[in-house]
Amino acid sequence: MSDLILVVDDDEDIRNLLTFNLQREGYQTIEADDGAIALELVRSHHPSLILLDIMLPRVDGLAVCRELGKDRNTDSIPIIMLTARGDEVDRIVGFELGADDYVVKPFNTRELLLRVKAMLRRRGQSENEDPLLRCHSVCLDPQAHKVTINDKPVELTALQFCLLKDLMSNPGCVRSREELLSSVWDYQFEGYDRTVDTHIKRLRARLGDAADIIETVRGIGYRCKG
Amino acid sequence: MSDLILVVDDDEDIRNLLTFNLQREGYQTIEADDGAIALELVRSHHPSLILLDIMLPRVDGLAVCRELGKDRNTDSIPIIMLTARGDEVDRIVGFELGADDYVVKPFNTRELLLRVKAMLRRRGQSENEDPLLRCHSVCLDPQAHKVTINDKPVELTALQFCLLKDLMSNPGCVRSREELLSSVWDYQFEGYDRTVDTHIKRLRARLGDAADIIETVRGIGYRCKG
DNA sequence: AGTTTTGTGTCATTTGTGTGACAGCTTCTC
DNA sequence: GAGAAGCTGTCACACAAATGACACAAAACT
Repeated sequence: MSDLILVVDDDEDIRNLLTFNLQREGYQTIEADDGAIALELVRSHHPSLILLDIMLPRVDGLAVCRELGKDRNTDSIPIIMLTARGDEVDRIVGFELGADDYVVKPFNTRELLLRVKAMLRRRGQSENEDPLLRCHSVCLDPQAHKVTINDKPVELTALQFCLLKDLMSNPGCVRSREELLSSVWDYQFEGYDRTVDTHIKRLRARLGDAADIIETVRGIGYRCKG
Repeated sequence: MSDLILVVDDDEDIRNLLTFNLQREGYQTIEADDGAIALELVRSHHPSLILLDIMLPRVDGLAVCRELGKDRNTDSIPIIMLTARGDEVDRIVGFELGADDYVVKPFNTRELLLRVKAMLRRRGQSENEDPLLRCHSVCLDPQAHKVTINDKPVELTALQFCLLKDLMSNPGCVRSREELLSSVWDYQFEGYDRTVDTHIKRLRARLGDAADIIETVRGIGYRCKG
């Protein structure tokens, strides 16, 4: 479902910083601390994107870049280079190498995350397509963060919205409480099953007459009508 | 929609570097590797800005500058000169030439981009044909940098204007604080979420009765009525 | 019946937002 | 220059809303 990102840097602190932030944004991550391992991991895991430091032991970042560019299986994987000095950049980017973007250290985390997001969206590999979701009289607009029933707006809290969006994104599919907890709530929320029930109740209350688009599947979970 | 920038340099690597960065910032680019071609392209494409190296084959940068300055169709196009040595600058800045700014090689990419941005903003030629943005009683004119409510002018600071423009450019869409920070503030600004709140407050205060076109989406961000 | 599962109401706690205050800056004015 | 005025980013506080946990009622299944 979510994108896998390979983080390559020999500095463990930087890897931790990056993976922490990426995971918080819902990405999966793998790590390498030198270029040779990076190449192996790319071939075995096919990440959706690579964050690549230039200065690496054994095989350096530029070489990794060049190597990946030669292989048809890997040449379309977007690479964001991490570089220590601004003037290194001038020699690197856009040239014979396959780097698609770069960020100069010390980088701003928010900027980096935005670039990652933008890159994945551009490649159309992200789940970032936001069509309107419809189910009977209910219509959910992810961009505007709005829900309407028969074109009449309904007020939902952020959590209710996410919950409904999850259900409507999987019409006809049963979603177990565990699945909902892990997808709607934070990645490591020590949740209590019944919390889901409570929110389903609140969501149904807000949906009023349209509450029946959410079906209870006894013993399993909940389902949005398909 | 976006500005077209002509990049003139005989060094292909530098052209690549510049076009890469400009495109990343959303500009369109065309390239020339000598002065004669540059002049042709200016006349055929009417770019919004020119990045011009001084040392060029055939017709050099200074001559291009002078040439463009003579023609009423081209004399208002801003030119940023790229120059290798500091002492060349003295001749440029004398300004019998039409150069509006200059950057010394090896230049810092971010600095150059900022100058480009600033120049286009100053000339008000940015975002060719910006339509008026309207939302209920509020009308925002990006070119004139003016906002009116029921045709009565409202004083906004630059930041408030940018913020409102961002919101009104995405009517009905929720903009998260992160998105606003990265789009309204500088990319590198290590912002603090609540700063956005403060500016929203100030913006609403200026908007008076029309403040309700900016909706708070709790837990998500802000949205301009669609 | 009994057992399991789900729905609902309540409540303490957490979280998010609006707001005023303030210091550091820049810009303007004299 | 000096001083005033305005803009900006940060913070602390108060208030309102949302959340998560729990108890108990209701429903579904055996």
